[in-house]
Amino acid sequence: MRTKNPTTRPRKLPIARRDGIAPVSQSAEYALRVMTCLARGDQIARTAIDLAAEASVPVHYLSKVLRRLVAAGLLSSQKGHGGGFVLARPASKIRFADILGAMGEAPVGGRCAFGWGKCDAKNPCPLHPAWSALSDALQSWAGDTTLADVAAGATHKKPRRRG
Amino acid sequence: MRTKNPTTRPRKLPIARRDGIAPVSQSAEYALRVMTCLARGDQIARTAIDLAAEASVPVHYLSKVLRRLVAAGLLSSQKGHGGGFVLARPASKIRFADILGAMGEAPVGGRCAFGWGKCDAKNPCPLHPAWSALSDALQSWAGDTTLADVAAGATHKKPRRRG
DNA sequence: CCATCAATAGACCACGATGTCCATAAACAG
DNA sequence: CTGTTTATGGACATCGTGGTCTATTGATGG
Repeated sequence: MRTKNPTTRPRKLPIARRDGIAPVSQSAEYALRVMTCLARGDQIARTAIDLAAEASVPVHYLSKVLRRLVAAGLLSSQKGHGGGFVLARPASKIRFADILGAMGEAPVGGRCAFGWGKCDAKNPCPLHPAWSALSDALQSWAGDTTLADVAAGATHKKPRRRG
Repeated sequence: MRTKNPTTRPRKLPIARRDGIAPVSQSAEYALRVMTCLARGDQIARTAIDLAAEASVPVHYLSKVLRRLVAAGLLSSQKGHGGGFVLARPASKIRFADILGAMGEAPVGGRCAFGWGKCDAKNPCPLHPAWSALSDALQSWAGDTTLADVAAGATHKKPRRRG
């Protein structure tokens, strides 16, 4: 039964704050970490506890993240003894954009950085050229990078060129 | 005359949420907008109300943003009749990175995206190659783009509907 | 069947970011 | 000097994100 402590008091929550220009949310970063872990290992199921340790993510919070990744069809899960999480498809078929999308980070679409309703090359807001340079870079990064890239890299990676 | 209403008002706060991959915080985006407005105009002082309208930013919140920009030495301010805000130095000398820095967005420093304490080319985390590609792009964007760029941009091509 | 393991679900909380509002200080016009 | 105009400063409110915790469901092994 839930003890429901009415005097919930002494919690120290060292919430991870954004300490710089962060292209993605904390949750999305956690998702990238854990997907990377899974891509680097064999295809055996890894438990949430195991993954949390490797990716340095709070266990209970990670389980929420994992749930979303399962719901998005990027992971499959198995309960019970010997269960855990596995990639739902080959690492080369999972783009960073898919992972970010699963975490609710839309693909940076056409939103105008200047606050105009719409803004395009024909009728650009003052920030348009500078901003689209940035968002193009972000978008192609997320769209072109796959888990296979990070799985291969890390220890001794090849200078992999995307384009 | 309004006197400090003690009862909790049912205020509608349509807080702007991140609706996608957002490289900078909302405040920082506001700062970029307003600095762009100032760079595009003449060097005459603009009031906060004026700027808020042009940049589509809540007035009272904008004044906080402006304060931070003044404190950072990017703007100078003048009180009283005819007062307002002006760029503290030429637009070509104000980089986006300066503006983001003033809003507390550190230059995306060496923080490891995988949660490792330290992580560099010598001892890279699994995400390092992919992540540094992204943060390099961000950093050079912020470091290379100046207000002169956006001022020159869509300026004299005033979006005027021809008749 | 029962114990155990592990995912699923969601209530709850803390805190920072965003946003509103009011009071005060400075500069100027009359 | 008085009043208006403007920036400055800070007290609040609200919401989403990050994080903790407990209970439940499903699978496996004995």
